[in-house]
This record gives sequence, C-alpha cells and structure tokens, in this order.
Amino acid sequence: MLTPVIPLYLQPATHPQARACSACELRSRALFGVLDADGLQRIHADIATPSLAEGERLYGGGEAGAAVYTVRSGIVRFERVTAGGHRRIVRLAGRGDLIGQEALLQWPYADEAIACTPLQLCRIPRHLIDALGDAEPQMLRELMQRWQRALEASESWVAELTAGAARRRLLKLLQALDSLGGDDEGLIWLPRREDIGAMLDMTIETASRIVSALRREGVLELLPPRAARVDREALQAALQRQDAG
Amino acid sequence: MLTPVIPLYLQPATHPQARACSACELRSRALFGVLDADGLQRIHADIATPSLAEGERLYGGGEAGAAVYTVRSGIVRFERVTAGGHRRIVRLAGRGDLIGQEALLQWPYADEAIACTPLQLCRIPRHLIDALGDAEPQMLRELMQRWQRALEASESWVAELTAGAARRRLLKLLQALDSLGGDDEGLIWLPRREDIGAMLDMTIETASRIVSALRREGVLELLPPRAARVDREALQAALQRQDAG
DNA sequence: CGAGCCGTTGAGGGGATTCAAGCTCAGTGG
DNA sequence: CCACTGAGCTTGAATCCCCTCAACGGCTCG
Repeated sequence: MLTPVIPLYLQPATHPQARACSACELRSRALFGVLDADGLQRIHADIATPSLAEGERLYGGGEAGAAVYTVRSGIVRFERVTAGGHRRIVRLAGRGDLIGQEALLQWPYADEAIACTPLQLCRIPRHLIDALGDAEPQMLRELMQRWQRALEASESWVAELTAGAARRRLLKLLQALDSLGGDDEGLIWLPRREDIGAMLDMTIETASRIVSALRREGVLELLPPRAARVDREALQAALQRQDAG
Repeated sequence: MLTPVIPLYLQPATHPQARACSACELRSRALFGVLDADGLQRIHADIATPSLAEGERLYGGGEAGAAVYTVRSGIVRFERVTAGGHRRIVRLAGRGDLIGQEALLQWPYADEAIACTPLQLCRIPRHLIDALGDAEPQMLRELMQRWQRALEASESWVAELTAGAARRRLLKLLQALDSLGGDDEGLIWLPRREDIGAMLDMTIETASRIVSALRREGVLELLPPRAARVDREALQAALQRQDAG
C-alpha cells in the first residue's frame, strides 16, 4: 500500500497536524489511511497527539468518553475489577491498535486503560468520526476492522493466556509481548510480577519463580527494571517441550 | 422502543418473510430494528431463518463466510483449538446476539460456531449489509454496537470465568448461563462436563465433582440430560461465601 | 446383552498457593 | 557518608487444591 507524497506547493497552506498525519509512518495501518491529502486537511485541527508516561491512566472504566485513540507507540493494558474484587488485566493493545472505541457509540469506557510503557497516541474526537462517517464510508469499514481485531485479540487471550499450566501461560505471554512490542533483537517490555499475576491469574511468587527459571534456562535475559531480551528459539523450544510433556 | 403495527392493507402485498420480520419479537433488539416496513420489504427475499439441532456446527474456523447470523433462540458456543492442540470454548452467544460478523469484512470466520441447544437463526447475507450500509447509516451504528457487545462479552469472559478457584468459576458460569438463556424459573442449559472443562479450563472430573457438590447443597437441581434449575438466591449466597472465604 | 458414551466417585501425586524470610535498589534524612 | 525505609523481587517450606489414574454405574443403541 503506497502512501502518496504530498506536492510541495500544497504544504505551506497545510496545517501542521495534517502534514504530521501525512508523514505518519503508521498511516497505511491507521484509521485515516483511506483519506487523501484533502481529507486530512479537513480533519487536522481536532486531532491531538498526547503522550503518557509509564503507569499513567488514559481513562477509567465507566467514564463517559468523547474520543478514541490510536496507539502510535507503546503498550496499553485494559484492566477491570472482578465481581470478587480482584484486579484483572483482560487485554493489551500496541502500535496501530484502536482503543476506547465504545466512545463512538456514546457508551462509557468498558475498562480502565493504562500505559504500560511510555506511550504516544492520536486522540480522535467522536464528532470527527461521526462527521466523517457519512463522507467516507471506507473509514467505517476500517473502523469495523479495528473492532474485529480487538475481539480477535480478546478471544486469543482467552484461548492462549488463560488455560494450561502457569509456565505455559507465561511462555505464551512472552510470545505475545514480543509480537506486540518487541524489536528486532527480542527486546520486550517485561511487566511487574504483580501485573503478570493479574494477566495470567497467578501469584507474584509463582510469576517470580517461573521468570527466574526461564532466566536460568537462557530463555530470558533480565534488563531491570521492566525490560528483558527473549531468545526466540529457546522460547519456541520451551513451548514445544511444554506442549509435548 | 415501539415497533409500529403494519396496516392490514399492506400485508397481502407483503412478502411472507417481511411479515415475519415485522412480527419478530426480537425486532427492536435486532439488527434491522431501525428499518421501517418499506425497508423490510426491500430486503425480505434474501433472509433465511435456518434452525440447527443441538451439537450441529454453524460454521468452522477459517472458513470463508458470506453471511452473518442473528440468534433468535438458543445458545451458540465459539470454539478454537489452541496452539497446544487443546479445544477451548472462548465465548457464548444467545438470543439477540450477532455472530459471524467477521464475514462482513470478508474475513474468514475466526472460530468454530456450534449450537449448544436447539437453535433458531436469521441468516443475513453480506451483500445485503453492504447494500444497506449506504442507504441506512443507522444500521451501521447498530452493527458497531453488536461488535462492541461481543468484545464486552469476551472481556467479561476473561475477567469472570478464567480466574479464581474452580468452584468460583463454575458458579460464575451458572450465573452467565442463567442470564444468557435462563427462563423465569431458573431453568438453564447445563453443558456436558467436557464442555464445562473447555470453558473453564478444568478436567471433567473436577467439573463433575463441583456440579455434584452444588446439587447436594441445593444450588442446582439436575434435569438430565443437559438441563438444570438454579436456585438464584442459593447461587448468590454461594458466590458471596466464595469471595469472602 | 454387550459396546460405548457420559457422568460419578475414590486415592494418590503434583503443581500452585500461602506464609514467611531475606534480598536488591532507589530515595530520604540523620 | 551511611543507616533507614519501603517497594519490588526472590527463595524456601508447608499446605491445599486440582489433576491424574482408576473403577464403576446409568443410559442409549445396535
């Protein structure tokens, strides 16, 4: 998918944010990828690009929201508190994912959204999507694709991260973190043990024991705090053995 | 939300399926609830209302689908096979829910969909939604609501049915089954022990032990095969004690 | 009646939790 | 400078919940 270069003569008249969107390396993967330069020009003014530090909250569950967000870089986690009063992380989102989509329906946010790493976002107000929906039906299709991707992520979470032995779940989490935010060299964000527990339903002690074991086995090289390097081959091998034995 | 009565003089000229849709008790909750009589008249011809017996498969994971379905009555389960080769049930759908929505994006079905009970559906071809999308923007909004509901169901599944002790998960499942397909008297569909295992990640033996215990405690009255009556008060009380102790 | 499926129950073992102690490290203030 | 503190992590020992393996009963169906 080619992203057309904007002619120079157009640029002086172009809003800075529109230029930023045009140049955005995510554009082909992003919600507004279907828009041309004119389309971007029309919407530029309302789009902000906020940043959050690790641990900061983007929004809370139950809040009435007026915007959706695209993740430009970083990882977001979605938390909720169970009926039993325990904190549970139900999903992660990374680069290119759309979050807070329920705001488009004027529904309150379903979960609490928190930055796991330094986070860069695009903030897109609801009224913008509403207005654009009529003019650009292709964008609605993009939107529905985002919804389906989120559903797919959540169902995969159920299938892969909530079943089986603790060690298998943790290996699967490492795999997911690698494909979500890992770089070429296998450098990943490694959650705090308590957050691993909230994701995989285990105690911090169990999480710690398994992480330590994987470190001793060479699957994981810890780079405290909050980072690690995974040996992808060793990870695959460990998963194979896990599923076999 | 009122569903307008169709004048009698209109009916002889009306396609039988359009009459059925108009009279459908689900209409206000269904995808085409926003359409008026004329709108229904236009789309009637392509809508079928298939029925499936318990255990029959609606579609398989990976298949290319050309239709979405609305559940008129019964319960559907979504299964997939994990990377480790185990069968996992990741979500349930009931009356009023939309299933197979990924077909609208021309994506293959994500999961296998299987009837848990006798099932009545509305089959809505993709081309119909495509055509209607332009004419009836309100319907796209309905569609996005369905997507969000499915996402919400999946995230709730993660939060409530995959964490905590086996007994708590099973109690929560009974609660979910009651609100999904239960009648006034607490009559519910009770899955086979193997399916309980695939939902809650436990063995059939553990499922059986807990079901038996709940029967002895009076929470559950078994009505074999595949049915039970829940004592809602006792269920609530059992959950309270579970979360307390 | 025997075969097969489904469900139930028991006994033993293993993996995760619980309870507890000690470690590292950053921030604070004497 | 260094003890002090608290948060996060690690490790050990004992307990318990759930899994594994096994046997058996009810039911349907050929």
